[in-house]
Amino acid sequence: MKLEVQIKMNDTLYLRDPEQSELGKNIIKHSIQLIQKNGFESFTFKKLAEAIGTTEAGVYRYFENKHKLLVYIISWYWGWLEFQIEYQTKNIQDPIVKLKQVITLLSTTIEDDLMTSHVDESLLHQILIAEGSKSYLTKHVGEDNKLQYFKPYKDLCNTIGGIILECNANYKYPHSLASTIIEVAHLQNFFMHNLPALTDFDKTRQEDQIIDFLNHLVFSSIQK
Amino acid sequence: MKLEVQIKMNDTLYLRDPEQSELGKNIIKHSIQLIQKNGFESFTFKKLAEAIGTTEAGVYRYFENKHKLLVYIISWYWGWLEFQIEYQTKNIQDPIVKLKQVITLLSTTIEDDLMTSHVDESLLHQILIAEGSKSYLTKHVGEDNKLQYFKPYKDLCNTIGGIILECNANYKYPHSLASTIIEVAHLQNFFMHNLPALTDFDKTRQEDQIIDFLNHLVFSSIQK
DNA sequence: TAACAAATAATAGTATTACTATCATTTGTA
DNA sequence: TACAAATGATAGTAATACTATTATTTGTTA
Repeated sequence: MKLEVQIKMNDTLYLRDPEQSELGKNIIKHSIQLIQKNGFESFTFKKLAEAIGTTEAGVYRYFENKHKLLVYIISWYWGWLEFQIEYQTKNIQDPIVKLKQVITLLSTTIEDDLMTSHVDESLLHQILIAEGSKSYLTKHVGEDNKLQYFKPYKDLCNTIGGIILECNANYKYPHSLASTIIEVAHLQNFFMHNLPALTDFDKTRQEDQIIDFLNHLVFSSIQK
Repeated sequence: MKLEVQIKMNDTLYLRDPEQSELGKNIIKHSIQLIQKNGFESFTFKKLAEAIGTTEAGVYRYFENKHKLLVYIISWYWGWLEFQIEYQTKNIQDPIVKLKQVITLLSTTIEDDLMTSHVDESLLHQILIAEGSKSYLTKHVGEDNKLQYFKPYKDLCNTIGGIILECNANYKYPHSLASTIIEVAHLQNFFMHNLPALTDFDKTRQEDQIIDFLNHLVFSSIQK
């Protein structure tokens, strides 16, 4: 028996549910590969169709446009991360240990977990680092927000904000700190690899330093 | 007599120096207006040319493509901010007061300062918040970096990193903290206005809360 | 197993974008 | 006045981001 994790998705993101067919799963799988490899700007439905062996029109039957597809896979990732956090912290009592575990999960590229056959989580993590902010840095963020496209991200922020409050119930900015942790984990990773002068990290010790930087930042500010 | 501040620009960013002609200055001025108004994605050289009253080809004589134009105006902003920081902190002895002043400058939309007639700094600040990260979140960030496109940003990080070290010479991550302050100031501003559930701010008190959040974050971590 | 709908494939077509090229005209300066 | 540099006007191309139509395959159900 094979365990499969299903992440519940907002059904206004797609025209036809990609989880429900082979073609749909291929669209997700190859989108992740192509966006990670060539970046979101050069990603087109035509190239995607060629990679899968279908036609452009075939892809358009699943997603209205490439932006919604990006939001879809990013939402998927937030949902998956929420599940990971729940799973990996459920037996931890101490909220400080819990929050440290969350920081580690956010900063580390996790191996493809095989519970979601058509999604490679490590590629998705790379996409989040390089393209994540493009999902909301648009002029239509307001409408997208009304359609609940960012609910998984907000839920994650709430979860992390809750753990922050467990550590210190008087901390004033739990949501801002949560979104800061998430974004800074990704940004410092991008800078370390691409614009290292904006960091103090060397590539040899990799993500450990980002975790140390974030732990120091977060715990000095909530324990003060 | 009119005082004019000149920001020194990397001359591989343009084909013809936009500071040296009326058309060039118009390109900068209207780019800033159009990008701020409609976002970078929907910004085209054709629309820009129409706004100015010139032709597409006319714009292409100044900039190879819209990405380089974006990098140009963003570099200009970093250079201008560096100047502002220098100017507004030069008589401050206490590095803590200095760093607080920097955080305020980064978090606040400053009035158009009239010393740079063709650039509206408050619009530019808005562009930085919504489009700033798009200047480096590309697949060609490596080549762009080799061409020194991000030098003004790095210089700014070094300046701020230096002030951080003045506050605490033993702090391990001055550059990462500097880039974090810059990015978080912009991100939290964007979230406050567009995805408020990711913050703890209400729009009435505006930027004060971002400043308070950042001050708390930064000073607890460097004074610990 | 025929019959039917749903999904997919194949093909074509459109408006817009991101350019490049050419040539005529204006403008600033030696 | 004359000459080069900058600008304006126009045209053209390949790629992108779609939409539409029709044919074919596949899966289900009477």
